[in-house]
Amino acid sequence: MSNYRDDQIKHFADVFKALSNPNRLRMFLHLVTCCVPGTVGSFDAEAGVSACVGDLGRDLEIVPSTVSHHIKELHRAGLIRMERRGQKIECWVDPVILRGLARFFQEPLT
Amino acid sequence: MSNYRDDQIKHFADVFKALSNPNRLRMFLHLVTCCVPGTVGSFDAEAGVSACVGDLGRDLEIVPSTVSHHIKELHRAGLIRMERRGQKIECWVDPVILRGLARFFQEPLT
DNA sequence: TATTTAATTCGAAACTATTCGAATCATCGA
DNA sequence: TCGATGATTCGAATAGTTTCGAATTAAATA
Repeated sequence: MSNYRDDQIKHFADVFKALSNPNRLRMFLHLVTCCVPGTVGSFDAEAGVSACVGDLGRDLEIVPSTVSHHIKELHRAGLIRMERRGQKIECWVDPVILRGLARFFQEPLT
Repeated sequence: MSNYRDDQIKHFADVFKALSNPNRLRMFLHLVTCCVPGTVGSFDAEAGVSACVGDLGRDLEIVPSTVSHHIKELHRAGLIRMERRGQKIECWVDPVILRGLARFFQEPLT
């Protein structure tokens, strides 16, 4: 943890910025909950486990344009993946991202 | 991870906000590096392992008023502890905080 | 007590984030 | 092709962040 390079610092600062807004963190956690192990195709919209932009807005009571903005931020920070499926755009969290973040805080203690 | 309460969400969002500025993240990592296991009294200023406000500014090339501001933010978010020792104010990271953050990202994978 | 060193507070300038509604674009199904 | 549904973009209002230098407060020491 001691010798993080400048661009690594910036990257993680950017990730934490994406998680620093309560609505975005709520969205991220919602995606983690409903989509892990969330690789492409693992979610099942028919069974009710969906994670499209509209569902996020309904579940968390955020208007579509705001959801869209926050989704873009989470995606830009590399925290979520997106894929259009017809009219809807499905979102999910790559578990690799979660492991990387856990390790960030674990390393100095090991 | 699924059922975080609203105040928990807000708390973690606040923690991530504190880590979302590159300079603050740099300061935090610097403290983690030099002060773990960093409980009160475990740091040794005489041996060169110091973490006072001034040292942080010198090491990371940030002016005192800015360091002070960022330290306050990290402290407010509960990420660091502070204690005056004469003229200097020593800062350190409580390992419990690091474990809590690691667990935040680990839970959904276990 | 006067000086030095350490840290904070304050005010200001520039910049960035949050949120919304209206307008627009994309896709599906009748 | 037209209407409905899902999502994005845009513009704007409001609020918050980052950083600095100057002034101030706190503590040690000569």
